Amino acid sequence: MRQRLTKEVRESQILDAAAELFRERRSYAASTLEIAQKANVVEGTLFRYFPTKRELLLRLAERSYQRTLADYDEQLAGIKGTWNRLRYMAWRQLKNIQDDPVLYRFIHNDIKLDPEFRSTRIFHLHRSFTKRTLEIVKTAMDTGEFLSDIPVRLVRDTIYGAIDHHVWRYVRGDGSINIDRIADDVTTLVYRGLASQKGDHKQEEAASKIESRLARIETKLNQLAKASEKA
Amino acid sequence: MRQRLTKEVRESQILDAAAELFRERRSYAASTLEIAQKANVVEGTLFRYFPTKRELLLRLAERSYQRTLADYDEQLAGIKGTWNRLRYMAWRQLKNIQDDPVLYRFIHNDIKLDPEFRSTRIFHLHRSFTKRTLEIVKTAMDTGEFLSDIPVRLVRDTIYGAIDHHVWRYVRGDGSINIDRIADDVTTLVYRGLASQKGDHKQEEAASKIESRLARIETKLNQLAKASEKA
Amino acid sequence: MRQRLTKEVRESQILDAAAELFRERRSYAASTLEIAQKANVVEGTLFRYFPTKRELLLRLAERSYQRTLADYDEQLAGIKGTWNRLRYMAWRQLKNIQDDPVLYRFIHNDIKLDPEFRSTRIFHLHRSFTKRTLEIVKTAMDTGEFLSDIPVRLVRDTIYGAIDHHVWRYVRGDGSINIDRIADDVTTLVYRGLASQKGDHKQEEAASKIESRLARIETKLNQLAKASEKA
Amino acid sequence: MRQRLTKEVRESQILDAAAELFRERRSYAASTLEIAQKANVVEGTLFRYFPTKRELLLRLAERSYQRTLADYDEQLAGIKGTWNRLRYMAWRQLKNIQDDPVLYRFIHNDIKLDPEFRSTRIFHLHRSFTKRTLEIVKTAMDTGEFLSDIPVRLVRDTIYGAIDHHVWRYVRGDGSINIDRIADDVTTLVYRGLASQKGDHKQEEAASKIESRLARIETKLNQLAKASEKA
DNA sequence: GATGAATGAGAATTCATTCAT
DNA sequence: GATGAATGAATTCTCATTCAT
Repeated sequence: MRQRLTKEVRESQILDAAAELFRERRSYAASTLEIAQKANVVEGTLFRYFPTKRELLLRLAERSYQRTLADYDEQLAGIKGTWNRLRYMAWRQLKNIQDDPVLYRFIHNDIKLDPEFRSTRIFHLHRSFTKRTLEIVKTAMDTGEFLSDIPVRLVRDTIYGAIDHHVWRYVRGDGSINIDRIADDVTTLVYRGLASQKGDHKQEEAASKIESRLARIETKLNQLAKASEKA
Repeated sequence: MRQRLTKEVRESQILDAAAELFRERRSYAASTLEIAQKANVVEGTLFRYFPTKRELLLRLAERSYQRTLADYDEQLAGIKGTWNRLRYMAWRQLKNIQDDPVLYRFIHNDIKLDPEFRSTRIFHLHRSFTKRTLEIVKTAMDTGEFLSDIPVRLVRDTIYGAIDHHVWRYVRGDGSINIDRIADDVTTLVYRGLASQKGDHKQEEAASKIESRLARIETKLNQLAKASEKA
Repeated sequence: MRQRLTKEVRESQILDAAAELFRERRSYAASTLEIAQKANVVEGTLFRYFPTKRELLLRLAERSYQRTLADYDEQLAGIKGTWNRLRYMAWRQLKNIQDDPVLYRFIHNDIKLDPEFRSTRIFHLHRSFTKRTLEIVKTAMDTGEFLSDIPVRLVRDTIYGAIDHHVWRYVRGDGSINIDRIADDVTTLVYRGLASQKGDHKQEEAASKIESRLARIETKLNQLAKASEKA
Repeated sequence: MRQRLTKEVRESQILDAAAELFRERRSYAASTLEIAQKANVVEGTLFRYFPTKRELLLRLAERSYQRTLADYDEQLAGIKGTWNRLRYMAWRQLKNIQDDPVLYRFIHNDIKLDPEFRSTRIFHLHRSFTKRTLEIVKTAMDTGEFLSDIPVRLVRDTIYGAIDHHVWRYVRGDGSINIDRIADDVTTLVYRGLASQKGDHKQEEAASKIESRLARIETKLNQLAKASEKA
């Protein structure tokens, strides 16, 4: 049964089939034959729309990011306060995972490990996705609400990493998750870990000064060591 | 050319070959043929030592855990204070990743996703590995040093998850990592996020950081001194 | 050189190739590579048409049964008399063996020994094939033409077994067979072995009575023995 | 553990191990490694005693024939009358199958199909095994007890073929067999099929059947008596 | 005489991709 | 523009046999 459809519709249909297949079997290991059958097209047709199987999968991931990003800033605009905003970011990620755990796995375990990752479209979408989190943290640091002694990237990685590890069992197909509860806890843990304190300024300051002086010494020393190794 | 070695030596050799191969290509995707060639044996020999390819890989992972666990508790016994103990746990994990990033990937992305994971020997090794972290956190909660409002498992997942995400680029083969710095930051973030009283741990933390930085400086200096003696 | 044929034609071609190969070497031991080469396709193509090698062989056997069964009842309908009908059954089997001795071997020595045999399609085809023989014998017993003291299944097995053993050398590749002669002899031997006699009723009757009384005693005794074992 | 044994003992040990292995798994598909392990020797040792795996299996079959043939003629000498003698031949074959169905399968499906079969020692052993049956039939024909219109070889094949087909299910691992009953029925069917005068053998047959049934009853009774003594 | 580690030639099966129709 | 039959290289695993020690 030969159906003529527009390029976009057919492409969408194939991607939907793949997504459905992945969800069903809780795994992104599927052959092109299986994807084609699920999409009610023949195998050759797949390669008319996507040059390689990998490209198809990448498009699938992209589409997911695009959908998430669409209504993203809008929602965030309505949320005030650092804790609340961070909590939204955590919750959004949890929601994505819950909705499509296999796709999340695919991005995390496969795409992101590709040596070419940083030159894919996905990388940029991913970046603009986590950029918001970085900005929220940075803003809180600038206003003094947060201490500045932890690198913002590490803060971001802590949030996403905590979520990632915590939902592992669920992603593997074991048990269920309470995404609201997890979002609360992760946010609170990180928030409190960064919140600045009014009281003990002096000690902190003194320690910080010694710290940064030592850091400079260490850096110098490392450079020296490297240089003498080469020689 | 037929070489005869004892069972143990040959088994070790095969595992070493696999490990080396993984390190070289920064990926655990290798065929049995490739592993055999690297080990200078024919493919059939592999299967005299390991019933399946998967079993070979599992043995590789196990061996790594066993090596790590060997001197583990001993080291931890010498470390006092919650911050320091947590910092050690984080650092150990970072060290493992740095030493063998691909094996870490394999455990994380493949073994742990296996539906049978919970009934493998690896699972139990893994468990006894992370159990210490849970205990440190629990103890701190019991003594009142930590607030008890965050589930201990989430705390553990936050530590390992933060590390995991943060070293991702390195694991993929991009750039390098400073495991001391990361251990410090992750520990501090989590510690502060749980500490019941702001201030008292600050001193511990500040002193420890200065302490470890000085230790590194001293080590480096000694190396430098030795090197310049030779020259 | 890529040849495009319809599914049906190619499937037939592969089965024909396998059949031809078996006939040539008088053995059903052939690798998928050999079958593929004989069929002028690559090995992979085989597995587009049959999920496993075994499935291919089963299809081959099935096809043979289906061809035989097609014109079966029709022919039998035109044959009158127990001896003639039994003779046709024997002859038909001999003809099948002569036409494709290796396939017959395969069914007998391989398929029928599979523990799953009774749940294959082949089993049912086979059953409907030998059912006719059972019916002919049963009918003759009911009308009194045959004695009823031999189980019908044993009669059937005697006919097919006799043929099987007698054509062994031919199947192995030694010599030739005269299927008409064999059909005659087997039929006569079995027919006479079952034909009832008018004359000596009395002795037969007397012996039968003692026989059946002893049979009942033996059965009882066995039950008793079994029961006392349990206790 | 290196044991020095005489050639004969070690050879026997290996053959016993193979026999035991076949019986256990109801199949003669076993690797040389498995046979070696079962025999508590290393693989290399197998090849010191048998040039090839096939030779080992052939020796196994030979040994079985030799054992059967040992007390064979002696037993047969004590049995009088054509029906009884034929019945003994059938029963002996059934007994062999019952005792070692897998070995029987191996001889039937593998050895006998080998193109070289007729030049193996097995062939001659097999021949001298079935020769008795041929002789019994021939003698009966010569004395006029049997009609001569059926070739003796076909008669022999009918007996062995009937048995073969009838026990097939048992050999496959399904159900059990009553070898006395089968021996009776096969013998009677063939005997009556050949007898020149209806009636005279009837008595022999009837008496024999009653005889053997009574023998079985007596055996059972003795067992029962013994069992009840213990209790 | 025995050992047992190692061989190496297959075996069945998978699957992304191509290309004749 | 679509089809879907065919490709072919790669993959894991088996096992009878050899031969250095």
